[in-house]
Amino acid sequence: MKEITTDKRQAALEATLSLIAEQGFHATPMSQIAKKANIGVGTIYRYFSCKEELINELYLYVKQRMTESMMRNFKQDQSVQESFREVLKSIIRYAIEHPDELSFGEQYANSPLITQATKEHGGQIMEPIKGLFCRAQAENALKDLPQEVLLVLVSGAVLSLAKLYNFTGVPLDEERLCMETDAIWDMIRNREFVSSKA
Amino acid sequence: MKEITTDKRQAALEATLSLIAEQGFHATPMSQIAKKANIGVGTIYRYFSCKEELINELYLYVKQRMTESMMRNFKQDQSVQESFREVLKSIIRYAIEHPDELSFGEQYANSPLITQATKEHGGQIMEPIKGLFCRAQAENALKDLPQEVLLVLVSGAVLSLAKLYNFTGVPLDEERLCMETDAIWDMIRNREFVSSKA
Amino acid sequence: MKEITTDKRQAALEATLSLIAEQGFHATPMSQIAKKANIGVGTIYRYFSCKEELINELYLYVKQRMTESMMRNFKQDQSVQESFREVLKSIIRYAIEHPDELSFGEQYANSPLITQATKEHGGQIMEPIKGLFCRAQAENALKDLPQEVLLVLVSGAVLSLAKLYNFTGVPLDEERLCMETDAIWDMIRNREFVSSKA
Amino acid sequence: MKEITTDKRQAALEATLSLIAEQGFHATPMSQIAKKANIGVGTIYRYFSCKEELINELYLYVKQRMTESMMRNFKQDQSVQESFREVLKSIIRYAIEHPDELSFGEQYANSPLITQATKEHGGQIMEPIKGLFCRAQAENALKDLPQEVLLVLVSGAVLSLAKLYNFTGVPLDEERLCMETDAIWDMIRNREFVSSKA
DNA sequence: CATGAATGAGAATTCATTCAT
DNA sequence: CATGAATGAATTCTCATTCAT
Repeated sequence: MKEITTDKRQAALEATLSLIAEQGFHATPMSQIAKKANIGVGTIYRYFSCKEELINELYLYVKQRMTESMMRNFKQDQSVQESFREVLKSIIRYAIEHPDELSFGEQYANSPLITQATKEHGGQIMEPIKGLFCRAQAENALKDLPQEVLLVLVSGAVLSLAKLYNFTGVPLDEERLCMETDAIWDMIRNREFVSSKA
Repeated sequence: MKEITTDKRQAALEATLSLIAEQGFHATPMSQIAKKANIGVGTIYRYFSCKEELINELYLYVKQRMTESMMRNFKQDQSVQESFREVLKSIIRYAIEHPDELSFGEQYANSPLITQATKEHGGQIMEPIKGLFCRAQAENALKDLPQEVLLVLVSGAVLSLAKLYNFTGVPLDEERLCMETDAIWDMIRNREFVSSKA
Repeated sequence: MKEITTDKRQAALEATLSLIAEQGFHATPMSQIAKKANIGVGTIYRYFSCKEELINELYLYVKQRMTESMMRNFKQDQSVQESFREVLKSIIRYAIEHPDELSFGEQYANSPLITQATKEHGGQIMEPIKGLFCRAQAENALKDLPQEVLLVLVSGAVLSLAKLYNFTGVPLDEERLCMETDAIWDMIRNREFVSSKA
Repeated sequence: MKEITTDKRQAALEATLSLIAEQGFHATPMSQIAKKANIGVGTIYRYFSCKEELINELYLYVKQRMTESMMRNFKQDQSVQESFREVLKSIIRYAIEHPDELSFGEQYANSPLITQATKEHGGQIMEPIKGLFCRAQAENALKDLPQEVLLVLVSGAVLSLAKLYNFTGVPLDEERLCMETDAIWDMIRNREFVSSKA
């Protein structure tokens, strides 16, 4: 009758996310997760075979939510540079609105706890950007470096920046944000290429 | 004979570094560290009061080594851009030669295990760059963004790149490395400023 | 339609028997029993108040089936020795045809899990033999030892033999089986008494 | 200095034996074993990798003690029948003096908890009797049945009898014990063979 | 009646830390 | 100083049992 117990699986994931983000995986007992999720310890094991599976599933869950969010703010009718800027902005915004997910991602993207299988299944958060990069390369707008290098440079910079926002608590200033995303754009754009904006 | 104690302390740190880099902190028992360091478990406790202190000390130890390494390849008689490029290159080289330290740094820089006190005491790896940034700002070579933003953008990009090198195992190619560091430079340099090199 | 409930009860008992015989009581979860019996876990609790009651009821169930089987091959018109031999043979045959029951009996006859009450209610498997023993004693055919001692010697020997058959998988050979049962008979028969057969 | 902590391993085995004999393996938590043995829970794990290994080692420990005891009361300068009787008597006496070991043996000799490897390594308790059987067969004193059958008949009967003694608490009566062992001897002896005693 | 999702008490096991040698 | 056997608190995970559907 009531939807209170909507989804125990999701409750477990959310509880794990927030607890792990601030305490770390191993400092977070299953009992604490259960309590925070308002479910029994045993219930967690109905949805995840063990604690490691729980965190791997959480990894996928977070990845998917980030990616979905990025896709939403994606418009096709803009110049490459503008699209790029919008994507970065939405990453920043998302990270600020979901600091736990960023923190979780930073700590566990390179952790031995996340299996190779999970990483591969999850793909890169930056996946949606790839299409944009192809378009940009077709327009000869990018530097002559392998796409994966460009991707890594951009994601490193933008996530780093997002972390800074979260850490310092500086409120978003649209103008400054533009400068920052443009800076990142400068990193990968072909110097000879005259951007439509510049 | 006097150096023996230092040796044991360092042996513990090194053993911890390599084990933690591949297994994670909590999957690495003190007994395993002791075995790898060829010392007794109890001996570790003569140098570190507990496991947490051990990892915090390791954090400082790694930070210091990275910073020292960066300082070594630092020449004052170069243009800002060239100095910058050299610094980035030495970071990359160092990371490739010491993958464990990079992996450790990535995983624990944001971990709740590293106390705030340690982070502050340790300062930023990028500390030596700050002087360079001041010089560059005096020359009006940098974008008009807060220094900490520029720092964060650069460190995010370069560490990300280093990780890529480690992960793919691509051998260093001096020419490509230059393109990459220049790209990072483009991110922070003032567009209007005509670099001495360009 | 009326028999359905009996069916579920029996299905639970049979599933328990086969699972416990090979895994042991505590390595056999109720959920596994339910699955094997093709009923719900909760259903088991409609027939047995708890797991311990289940195994105690199983004990009685098995005992009864063994006893019934022994009674079937019982003819009154034979000499004591021949009757005795027939009884032992039918025990052996039964054990070979129902290895799970033998295995179960062996493991739980002495287990603290089977309550004293159950053991008493169940009586001895050898119960039907008792009448035979009385007849034999009346004929002065048995050794001058307490009946319970004779009973214990016979049951120990015959069950041990049955286990050997089950374990080695040797097929039944009527002639050898006669020699074996006669050996057991020799154990309890009065040496001075001249058997009708010999 | 003090021998109080003589042997923690043995203390664990003895504690396990007495607890398991009366409660069963799964009703006996490691914590209870540790308490009874006056050692820490963790200490048990220094000597046994897991609870299953503990019980398997206990099985071997008990087997060895039983066998050793049987060997002690073994004199070569007796007739086959007398030797046989002495062996059986010493089994009975041992079982009465060590009811826990008998109870343990009965419950776990056929348990899935005892691995095949352990059973094989442990050999049969009756092993020492085998030599005696060979001697007896050479003298044509035994029935024409496979040795393993004779062995199984004897061990089944004698252990069953020992259990009866333990259960009823009847004190040992030398004369009755002789009648009982002779009865068992009658089971395997060649009827045609004129025993040296009879 | 039948079901099986949910529960949490309880068990096995690990591992940081101590301390007698 | 160095050691590692001993310890037990803490954690993960299982599973008998309940109860809403």
